[in-house]
Amino acid sequence: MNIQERIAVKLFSSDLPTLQSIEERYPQRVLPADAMVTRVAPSPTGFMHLGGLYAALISERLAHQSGGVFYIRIEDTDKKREVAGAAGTIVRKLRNYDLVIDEGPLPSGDEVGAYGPYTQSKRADLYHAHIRELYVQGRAYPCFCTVEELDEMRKLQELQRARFGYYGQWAKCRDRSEEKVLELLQSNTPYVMRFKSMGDFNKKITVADLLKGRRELSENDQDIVIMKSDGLPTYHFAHLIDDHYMRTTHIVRGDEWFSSLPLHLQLFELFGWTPPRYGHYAAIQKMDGTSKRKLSKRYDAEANVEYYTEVGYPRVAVLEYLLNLADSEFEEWRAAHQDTSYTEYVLRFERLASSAGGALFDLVKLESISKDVIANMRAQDVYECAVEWAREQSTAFARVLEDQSDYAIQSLSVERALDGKGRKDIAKWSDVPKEISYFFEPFTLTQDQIQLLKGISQDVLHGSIELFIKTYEDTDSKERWFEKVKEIAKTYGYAESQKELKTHQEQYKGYVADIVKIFRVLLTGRAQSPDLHAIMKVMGNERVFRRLKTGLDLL
RNA sequence: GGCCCGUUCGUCUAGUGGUUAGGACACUAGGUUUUCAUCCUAGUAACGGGGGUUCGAUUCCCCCACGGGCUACCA
Repeated sequence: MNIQERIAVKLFSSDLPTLQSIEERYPQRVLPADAMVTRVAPSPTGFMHLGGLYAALISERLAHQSGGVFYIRIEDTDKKREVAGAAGTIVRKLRNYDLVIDEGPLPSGDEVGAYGPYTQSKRADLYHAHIRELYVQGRAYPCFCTVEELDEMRKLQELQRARFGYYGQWAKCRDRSEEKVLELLQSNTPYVMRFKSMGDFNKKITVADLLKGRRELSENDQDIVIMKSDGLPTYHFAHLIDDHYMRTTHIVRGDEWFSSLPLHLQLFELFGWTPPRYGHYAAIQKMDGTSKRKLSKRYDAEANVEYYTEVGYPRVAVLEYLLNLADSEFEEWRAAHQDTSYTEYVLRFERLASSAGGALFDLVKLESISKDVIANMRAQDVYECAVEWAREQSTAFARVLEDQSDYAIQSLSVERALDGKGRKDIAKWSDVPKEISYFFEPFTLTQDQIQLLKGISQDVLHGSIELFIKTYEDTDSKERWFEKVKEIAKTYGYAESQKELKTHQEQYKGYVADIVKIFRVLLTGRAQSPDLHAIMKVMGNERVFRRLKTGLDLL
């Protein structure tokens, strides 16, 4: 055994699969010619960033609109950051987000798909087999530099105004003698494996980014770490092996990866593989005082996808908002196709490209989209979503909804057509309690609420309520009912319309709206509400009269 | 420090070597409505700065400013 072989024995397990056997294990996918295979690759930190959902959404759309495959892969090579149980959590969140996921882990821990395992920590042999191949070709080497040594190197580079990093003359372990390497290995010195780059920083490569277009970047000359001292690969290396064998065709990822694209391309070339097409988008920004910054996991609640679930934005509203950021033409399409699912919209890279700039997150716009989404839902569906939300976030309210489900649905039907098209006053499920609370018992009027009626004389208050009780019939049509209210108004010196009041201001104390306000306050406790006639129909005679009579006593 | 990416109304953006620089959200006003929410109409509001190239530049080039990213045994 020569010295190189002796080193290899120390470095690699003897039963690694051959590259050829791996290729055979993961055959080319049988798909239409222009079908895309895309993925979302979260780390199991328990946190799902809005940007991650954005990338997932775009990737999912690209795959499925082209007849391709969309899968999840868990990137858990950083054991320091990993949170126990987080992989299941993130898979559950993604799978609950109405995205169709063809392959990958299930919340249970099982997985579907023939290209697995879909969790990187279970693929160590694959990575090691390829690192061994690089080593044999002289394109990888063990590095024994300690963290302290690397820190010092960095300081020196700073001092000398040199580019930071492990390259050229700075790459101390690159040309270590084999005797020394073997000696260090035999004394069990910790090491990492580095890629021996053949790049020249002064040479440029041209890349065709899916979103940015053609760009020039310097070749990579950094001897990047491909395997850490714990034996797990770094992202750079792992994603490459995985995306190749999982037969990924298109990768949409954050801008933070753009700088390492030359490295990734270099590695693909080395193995003789066709790289997937990459597209890089800028992170979603947020206003902080007067300056913009990246939406931050640490400081911004809305960076966490969980936030939207807790506050209760419909999932589809969040997705449509993100689609809007991705492709502004979607907005026009949505206006023209109000009753169609967003999945009918076809994303195009030319349009996606414009989103590469880094959009500022706009909660107001999300609310607007969300109101439209909810306004287009049937009362029954609004009810079901509200209950689903309340079960997690507000159990008392959930109980009310569930105990009186028919009544609750009725209350949500006010000014809502049977097939949808309703009021736009609910933007999120947490708005529902305050929108319909007055329908439910116990209902009591506070002094503040009674104060809403100040300015109307006692005579008018008592007289009109009594007259109302005497004449109201729940079978009355809206028109018939309103005729009656107008009569009451006239009886007490109020105009029957605003127009009439404006023309003969001096003859009236007010107009019919002031009279309706009396009933509105006594029935709902507020000065503004949806159509009062519709509300009364839902409440029913008994409740209406009881509230009016109770109110009468308080005035 | 080095290297990259970016910059059109408040926000998301469309767009072009000659446009009244368009739309959406937000905002303001008016109209409809029993209040509110809708709905309808109208309005305010933008090409970061400086140099070039050009008959002409928001559009092409250079510089600057500003914002963002990378520069880890994190992804």
